Amino acid sequence: MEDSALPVAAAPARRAKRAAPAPTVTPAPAHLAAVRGPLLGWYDRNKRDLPWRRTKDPYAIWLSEVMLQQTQVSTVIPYWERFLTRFPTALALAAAPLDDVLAGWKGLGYYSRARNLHRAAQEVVSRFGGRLPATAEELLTLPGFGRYTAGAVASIAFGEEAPLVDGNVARVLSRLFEVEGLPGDREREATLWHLATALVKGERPGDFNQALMEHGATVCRPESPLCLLCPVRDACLAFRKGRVDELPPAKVRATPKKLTLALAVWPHAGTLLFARRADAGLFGGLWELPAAEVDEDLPAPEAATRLAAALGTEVKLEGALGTVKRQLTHRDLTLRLLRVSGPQRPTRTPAFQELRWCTPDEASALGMSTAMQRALDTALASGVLRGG
DNA sequence: AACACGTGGGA
DNA sequence: TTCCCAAGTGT
Repeated sequence: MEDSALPVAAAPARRAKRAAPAPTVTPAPAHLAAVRGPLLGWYDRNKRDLPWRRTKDPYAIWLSEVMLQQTQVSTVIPYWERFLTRFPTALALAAAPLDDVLAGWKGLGYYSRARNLHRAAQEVVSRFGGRLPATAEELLTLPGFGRYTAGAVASIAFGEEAPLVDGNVARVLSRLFEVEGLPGDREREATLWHLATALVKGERPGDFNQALMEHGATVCRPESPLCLLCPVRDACLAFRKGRVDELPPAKVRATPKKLTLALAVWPHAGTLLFARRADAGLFGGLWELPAAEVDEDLPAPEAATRLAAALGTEVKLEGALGTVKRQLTHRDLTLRLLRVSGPQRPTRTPAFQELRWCTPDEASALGMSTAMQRALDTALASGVLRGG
């Protein structure tokens, strides 16, 4: 292909009312063909052998897509297999208690995914007779299905020519078609979806979408992309212009906010007190050592008073058991372990959905965040249950 | 339309 | 150690 046939034509300049955003890009058919075929062929030869690529079960594929949201493949694999054994069908998932579902999700993060998955399974049963609908449009009406997941399930499980754009695809298309703009930019998103829509039309849409993502994950990587191995290098505008390293621009990240929680470590007869968090927000619906948000350097006695208020009962501070720190994407989390006791053991309070006294064994079966798991491990290591 | 929402791995 | 992320969705 000659340079004169440069495979992108800028659309007629859009009359932007305010800003002057990046022009919308209309891919020429020749450019589409120069990407589509080679990428699909490359995928056939180089795709990784991932467990969800061995099934045609829409439910299993759906599950993989939800677990893969913002989560790396290697992390997901064991979760996917375990979860599928425990909840083999949408019907089984819909019938399971949410607590069990959250326990199956324990440690995976972004727990609202599990909650939405569970709700969606129930809707699949009530609205669609237990079978996942086959179009992106219908899938989009279910909880936890955004534009990406709807396109992924529709194309991979049902063969619909439905586009998808995830982080990988955004990066690949930004480079191939020299799409400008920062992540999150409206115009940029529209252009990427426009390109993805044009590209996916044709044979094997599900495989093509996966090829796009696989290529982004393994070759067209964020750092040090392997352009020498790239099957679509000749069609890549960023490569031609030496702009691979500057596309797409890195996203700006907000500095994490500090969050300090005082945790009640309340031993009694071989058990500790646990509480279930509110459904919304951080670690929603998960179990924890009863927690109260406190100022960073609130003295322990006052922190214990906060816990007493949250538990709705008198509490005696027996000592501090140390601190656990966790870095979340948007939170700088500090967990302060306070050993407490009290004249009456609470069983229900307004601050928590539910309270429960559990042995370490029973606690291990609860849906709990990794952060809280670390705090619990620290508490147990201190010997609270051995009278130490 | 920003912002909230987790985690483990790699540089 | 510290930083950056990786197959997004909901509000």
